[in-house]
Amino acid sequence: MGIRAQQKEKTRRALVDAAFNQLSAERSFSSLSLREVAREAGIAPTSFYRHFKDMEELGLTMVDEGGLTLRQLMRKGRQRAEQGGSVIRASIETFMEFVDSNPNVFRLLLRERTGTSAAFRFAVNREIRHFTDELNDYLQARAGRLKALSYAQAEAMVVLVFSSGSEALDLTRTERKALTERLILQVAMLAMGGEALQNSQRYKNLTDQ
Amino acid sequence: MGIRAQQKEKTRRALVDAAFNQLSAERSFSSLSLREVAREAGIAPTSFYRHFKDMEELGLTMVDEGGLTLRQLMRKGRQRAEQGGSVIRASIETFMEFVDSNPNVFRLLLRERTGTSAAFRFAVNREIRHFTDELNDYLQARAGRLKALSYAQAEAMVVLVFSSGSEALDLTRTERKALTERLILQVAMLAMGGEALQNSQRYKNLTDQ
DNA sequence: GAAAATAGCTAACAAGTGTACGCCGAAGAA
DNA sequence: TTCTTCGGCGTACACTTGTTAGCTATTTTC
Repeated sequence: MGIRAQQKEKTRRALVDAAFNQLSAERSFSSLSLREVAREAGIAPTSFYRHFKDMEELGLTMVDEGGLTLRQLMRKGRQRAEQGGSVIRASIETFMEFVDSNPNVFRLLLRERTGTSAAFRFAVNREIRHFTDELNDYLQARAGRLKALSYAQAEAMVVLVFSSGSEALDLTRTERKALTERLILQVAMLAMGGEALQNSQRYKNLTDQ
Repeated sequence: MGIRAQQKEKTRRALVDAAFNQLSAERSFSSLSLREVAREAGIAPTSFYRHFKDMEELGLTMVDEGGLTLRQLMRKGRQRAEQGGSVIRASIETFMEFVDSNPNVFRLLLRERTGTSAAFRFAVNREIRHFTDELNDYLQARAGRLKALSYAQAEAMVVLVFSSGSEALDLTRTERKALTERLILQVAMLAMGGEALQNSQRYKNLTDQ
């Protein structure tokens, strides 16, 4: 890579990092200004345009990056679980560790999911659907769940996990432990309920899958 | 009430209504400006201060009002259900009707729950806790759920309902119907799972309640 | 009826915003 | 070497924002 492209990449990173740094409990992405981000990145406001068309483009980049980080972490967590221990517990604990160590990344995903930009909402939901789909596959393959039930169950589980992550942001470490245990209990309810529902009369004679 | 206080109340309402009107999929409360709201309400920017200390105070008023609207509606829905039909289905359908006919109110609650103001987050969570508590009571009284399980179950149900409400905002009427059915399925899973968990060995010998 | 209170107004200010334009100097291509 | 490309900068412009200060007309109080 040429020395020029190298420098450009470096500045681009500085912009992304600057934006992530400015996020906090009191500061959402939509409240960031182009000038602030440029200032923190150490460049002139007008130079911003050499890298992104506008703030929205920067934000979408951040969502993609955040989603990737989360997915990679979860994959690692699942591998760690496969050599002994409950997959569900391991996944949940991995997720909570992610929230704990990347609060601003999680905050971005959480807020922009219901934010004012359709492009943002779409991008975040795409990231979340990755999880739902993976969990859906798992439920069908490993837990023998019927198709008519598995997606609903997977989606509900992901919703609960995200919601707990959101609550965790405002809690102390010990409170989080209790929250995690409750979450595991809730997910267990869904697992047992899915099983029970599948065995109930209503679903006995479904033929698909 | 004096003619003066009467006029004041009228203007105050105009401000609240103006703010609600400006909310939309593309516009969040935090993106509203004091001047815009005043303009739409038909008063000078500086007159805003005769009614609210700042935008935050207006916003908190709106959250309280929105929460009240929702609660009243749900109470009606429950009454309607008590004379025949499933309470769960009736409550969920009532909630979805609320989202459908007051999208901006729901959007406010949804977004400020994870917003940048701690006061807002607290206010919205207080509204949501009303539901969780009521459902918790119901689960203990009517479904005979153990205390150790009922709150977790109630909370999970409320989370699922809110999450589906959020999804519904972007959907067409027919898509919402499918979404509602899936939500009912998910809530049923939690109900059956709670029951199953309570009967399982782990909870057999709990003595409280 | 006189005095006090007050909802609303206009004017004004300092601060911050996004973005257009044009220049510069170093890197890359010929 | 010469020419082109391009990342970064400074200046500038037109807007919008929240908030202060002070005035006015009307209602309320005494």
